[in-house]
This record gives sequence, C-alpha cells and structure tokens, in this order.
Amino acid sequence: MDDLMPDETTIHTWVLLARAGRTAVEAVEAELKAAGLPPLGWYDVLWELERADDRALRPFEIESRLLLAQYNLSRLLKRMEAAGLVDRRPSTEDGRGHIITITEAGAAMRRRMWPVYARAIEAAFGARLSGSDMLRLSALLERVVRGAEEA
Amino acid sequence: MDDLMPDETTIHTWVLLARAGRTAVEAVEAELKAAGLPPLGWYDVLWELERADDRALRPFEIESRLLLAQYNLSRLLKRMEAAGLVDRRPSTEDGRGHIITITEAGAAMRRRMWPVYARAIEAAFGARLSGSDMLRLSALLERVVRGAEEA
DNA sequence: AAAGATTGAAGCATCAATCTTT
DNA sequence: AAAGATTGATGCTTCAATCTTT
Repeated sequence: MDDLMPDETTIHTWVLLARAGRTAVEAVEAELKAAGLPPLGWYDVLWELERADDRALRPFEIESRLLLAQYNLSRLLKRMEAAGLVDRRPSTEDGRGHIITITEAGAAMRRRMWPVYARAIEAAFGARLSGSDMLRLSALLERVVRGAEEA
Repeated sequence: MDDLMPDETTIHTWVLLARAGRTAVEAVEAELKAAGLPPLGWYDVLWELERADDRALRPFEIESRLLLAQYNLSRLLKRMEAAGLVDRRPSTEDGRGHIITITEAGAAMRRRMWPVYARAIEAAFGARLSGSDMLRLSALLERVVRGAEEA
C-alpha cells in the first residue's frame, strides 16, 4: 500500500492518457457507426474467437482477455447471438459452462469491420507520430499496462 | 482524407493506448467508489468550475473543456444540482443560456475527492514509470491529443 | 464454499425530437 | 437558420441476487 502523492508531471500525464485513450476509441467508434457497423466491443469478441483454437472460447476466457465483467459479457454475447454472429452451446466437460463459437456470418462481419477500424486508427492516431516515436510510445504503454495486470 | 492502412506497430500501440487509458480510469473510479465518493466525471466538472473566473461557467463551456455531449452534461448537472454541489441560474446576458456555479458543498466535495484521486493515480500509474520516462510519455501523448483537437 | 454464468431492477448514455433565443 | 439547452424513448452498464455445477 503506497501512500505517496504524485508529482505534477505524473498528474498531467495521467490526464493526457485518459483523454488520449478516450478520444482514440471514440474516433474509431464514430467511423464504425458511420459505416453502419457494430461497435468495437463486438469486433474484439469476434477477433478473440477467430484467433482461438477451434474458433471457440468459454465466456470466462473472453472476459479475462478483454477485461470485461461477467454480467457485461453475458449480455453482449446475447446481443451478438441474436445478430447471428456467434453460437453458444453447453460445455460437455464442465456442466456449469458454455462454449461460444464464431459463425460464418460473424467471421464475415469481422472482415467487413477491419478496414474501417484500421483506417480510423491510421487517420486518428497513426498519422500523428513517426515510426520511431510510435515504438517509443508502445514501449512506455507496455510498461503501464503490464504493471496494471499485476495489481 | 487519408486512406492508408496502419502498420503493425501502430495497431499494437493503438490497442495498448485504448487499454491503458481504460484501466487507468477504472483504477481511479474503483478507489473513489470504495471511498464512497462520486465518480470522476463529477470531479472534472467541479474542478473546471473552481478554476473558472467567478467560479462560474456556461454549460457549453464545460462541454468543450471536458469533451462532453450536450445532453450528457445536461443530465450530469441535474444530478449534481440535486446533490447540492452546483447551482444553476438563467443568464442575464443570453436568454438561451444558463450559468452554473459551484456551491460550498461542491468545493468541499472536490477537496475530499482529491487525495483519493491523487493516491490512486500514483499507485496505479505513477509508480510504474521513472520521472524521465513520465516526461517522455507526456510529450508523446501531448502530440496524440493535440492532433485529435484539430480534427 | 467457490466458479461459471445469468437476470431483475436501477442508473447512465445515446438518439432524435423539441423548445427558446439569437 | 443556428446556438444553447433540455427531454422522452431506447439501449447499455452496473449492482445485487440467484442458479447450477464443481
């Protein structure tokens, strides 16, 4: 338990981080919406499923990868299932659990979303830093994020 | 209108930025809630009012400083007014507008929130980077945020 | 009792429509 | 018509309670 107060630079940087993260996400969300596509959270779930072995994951695995609350994901998956992008079936190994798989429509949706997502990243973010500065930023954020995972 | 696709480093860094910003904010929100205090958004409004000339601002001024949607702020101010932290009265200069002021209770609440907020920043963020790395991160984020303002 | 997951109720955010004043 | 601001309806998030299986 650390009781120290942050210095001015730390406070200022924290505010910048919060704002930069928010505006970065909002810029992408706005482009997706303008293109008539689902929000970022849907993309994240589809992508995790597509990368996974057998294109299948248990809900608790998606939660830990995306840092989502259980009840939050439960309802997100319900919406995505209603949209035909994922399937859910009971697990045979663990009677408490479900298994989520991505459907062909889900994979197709992810493919439609990607170019919009990627171009929004480039326009709202990538174009602002050189390649070497991007690497520097990446290394610094990596340490911020890694630290948060240990907590 | 730039149609280029981002490189791998840019994509990776964008994901890190989104996650770092989110976890940074969530860590502070969790501490505020654990202390029985209002959320960050309330702090932001109180702080803007306290810094402003005459401790008063028009809603549209708060919106542009905090990047909030009009309807969003309208309801936030209604809650804060109900809690006795701000006052609102019609503007005499502009018949369309209102003037928001911070109450003594609002200023007292901001003072109670600050140490919790500050210690959460230090524990969840400040402690992870050295002073010189914090300055480097600040400079990089500054450029990301400045670019977003021009858009 | 703990883990995996869902759900009713309540709170907050968002869209579209609205109102008043400039 | 545009700017400042609010509101009804709708959708999403969050809390707390619940259910089943381990």
